[in-house]
Amino acid sequence: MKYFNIQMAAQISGLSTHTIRAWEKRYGALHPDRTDTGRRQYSNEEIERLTLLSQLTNLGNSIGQIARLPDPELKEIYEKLTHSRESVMMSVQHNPQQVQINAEETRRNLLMALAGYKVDIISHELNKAKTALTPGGFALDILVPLLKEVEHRRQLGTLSTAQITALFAIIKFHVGNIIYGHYEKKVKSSNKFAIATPEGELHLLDIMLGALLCCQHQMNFFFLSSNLPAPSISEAVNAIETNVLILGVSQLQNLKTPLPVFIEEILGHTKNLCEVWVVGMNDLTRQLSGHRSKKVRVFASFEELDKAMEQME
Amino acid sequence: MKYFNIQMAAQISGLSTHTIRAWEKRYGALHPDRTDTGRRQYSNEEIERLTLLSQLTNLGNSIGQIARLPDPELKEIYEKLTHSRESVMMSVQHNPQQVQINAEETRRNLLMALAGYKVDIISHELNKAKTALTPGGFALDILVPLLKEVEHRRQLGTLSTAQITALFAIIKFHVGNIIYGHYEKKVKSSNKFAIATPEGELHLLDIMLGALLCCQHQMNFFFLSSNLPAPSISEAVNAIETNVLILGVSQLQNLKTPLPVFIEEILGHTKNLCEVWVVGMNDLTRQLSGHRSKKVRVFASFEELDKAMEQME
DNA sequence: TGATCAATGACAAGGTTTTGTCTAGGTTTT
DNA sequence: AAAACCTAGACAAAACCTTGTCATTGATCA
Repeated sequence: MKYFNIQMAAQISGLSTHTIRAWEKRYGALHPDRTDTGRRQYSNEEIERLTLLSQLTNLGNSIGQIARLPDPELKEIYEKLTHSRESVMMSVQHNPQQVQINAEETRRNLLMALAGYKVDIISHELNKAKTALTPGGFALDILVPLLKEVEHRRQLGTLSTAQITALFAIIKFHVGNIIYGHYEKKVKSSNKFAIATPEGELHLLDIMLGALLCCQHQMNFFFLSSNLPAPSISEAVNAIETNVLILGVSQLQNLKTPLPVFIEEILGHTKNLCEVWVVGMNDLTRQLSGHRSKKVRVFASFEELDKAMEQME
Repeated sequence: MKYFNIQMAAQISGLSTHTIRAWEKRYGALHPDRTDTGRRQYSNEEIERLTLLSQLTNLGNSIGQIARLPDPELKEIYEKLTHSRESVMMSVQHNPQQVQINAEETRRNLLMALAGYKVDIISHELNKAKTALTPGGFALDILVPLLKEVEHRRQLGTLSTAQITALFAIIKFHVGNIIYGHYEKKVKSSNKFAIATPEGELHLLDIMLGALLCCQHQMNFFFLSSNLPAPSISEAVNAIETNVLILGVSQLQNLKTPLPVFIEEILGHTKNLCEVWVVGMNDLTRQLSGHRSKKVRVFASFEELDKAMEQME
């Protein structure tokens, strides 16, 4: 029986108050209670419904067609659009032509937009993908192939540093959006992850992918950020009592300390830490094959990391 | 059992004594004990309730609707609001509302929340400000003074590095939300800006403020991100045919190349570039006064940058 | 191809309610 | 006696309400 005013409804749902009133009047999307003097009062459920409608329209549904659907159906549609890893975005109801947007097309759009410096399209496309896909799907089906292709084109000289940093900035923003949003969801696993990169390794994106996978598998994780010296990491790991540390490394030669030494240093100063997982865009299994210990696992790809997490559930 | 008088209650909760009395009289928000002569006496619980009500109204709730709710429900609402950043942040869109906020009060709230490590409050407060204000207002009235105060407190030692990085991360997130949301909007001006920082200068926040001003004046801009070498910048500038380049610089000594050399290098390799604008949190006009060329403008503050853009419209 | 039309988000005008602040006049505390 | 508190009432700004309009967009149709 909690009641919010229209301003809060707008803040939470991300709509404007104008739009909320218009949706009510034009499409009967909601019928909030009124005070004696005619002011709208929204319950928790109604705010939830508004948010849902907002997200669905963002995904391309027209408000006129979904405004009058009952809550359960809205949720169902949202589930369909959201919970598919290999996603097919389809429009709803009486709209016969199903707009199919798949991961490959999204990636192609992104690369074309990047080539033409069309930042607006990049952002829009990423936003659509991240809402339509699960975090894991977003990471594995969009970002990983995209980043590989970008790296490839960088080496060919087809993409400039400026283009790539601009792209990375946008990606980081959208991924950050997902990661921050994850904190309040319920977590299944009892394992606790910490995610970081060693000092010298600046690639934030690699570990953001790792964080997305943690979101996917509803793991409890703490995102430590990049370029951290060993003492900082072990301190943090002790403080938040994590049992697994994910280290993002893409190039060994950048590191200040050789990776095996770095890892030993961390393991020597932590209590509960059971395992250290090393992962990155580049496959480091060969280069690190000589240094394996029981506590260290090196993953050849993010797909493998994904599988490993799946098994932990 | 300790009792507080109304002045203490006002001080702790951040309300005025007038307001507290009005809330009691009009909405029956509280029923404090009275002395024999009719003076209000507040218990710990009542002060807590008052503070809670104050925070909730600050977040946008109307006092009339929540004043009579019992304590547990108030707490529940508070939890919901501060713990569901997700819904607020998920929407990549900026909708200026008719809701008005007080810039100074917002900054005060932010600094208080930062001192108490209340990350969720910081995020919510920033979100409110960014929805209530235009991008330029958000930059100039909230962020610039806030960052100056933060820098001041950092030097005094009142704020730790951890607090500041946490704050910056949240600010970056919300500014990113505005910037990348703005890309989807239409632009007025025919001028095209590119925004970057030179290699060695990592301060992303400075140029984000510049980008906010571009949003404000509906300029066409490309956000190149930070830490870029001259060739990359000139390449991008040529590719997207910008006529103005905004360089964010806050400290000259960090740069790999002296700034005048860096700028000449860019100007020497670009075609359409008419002007290079240098701006940052620190006033560099004096330090760069010797190197001025016709094409280079150094701004003493973001306010000046704002004015310059206004004149271009 | 160009004209037309429905859908939709944004906004303006004009009126009502809500709410923070202030004033005035009296009482209590210091 | 000054400062702080009390009540009651007044006020103006903020927020909300409704109705109507406008610009854009995408689809349909001549």
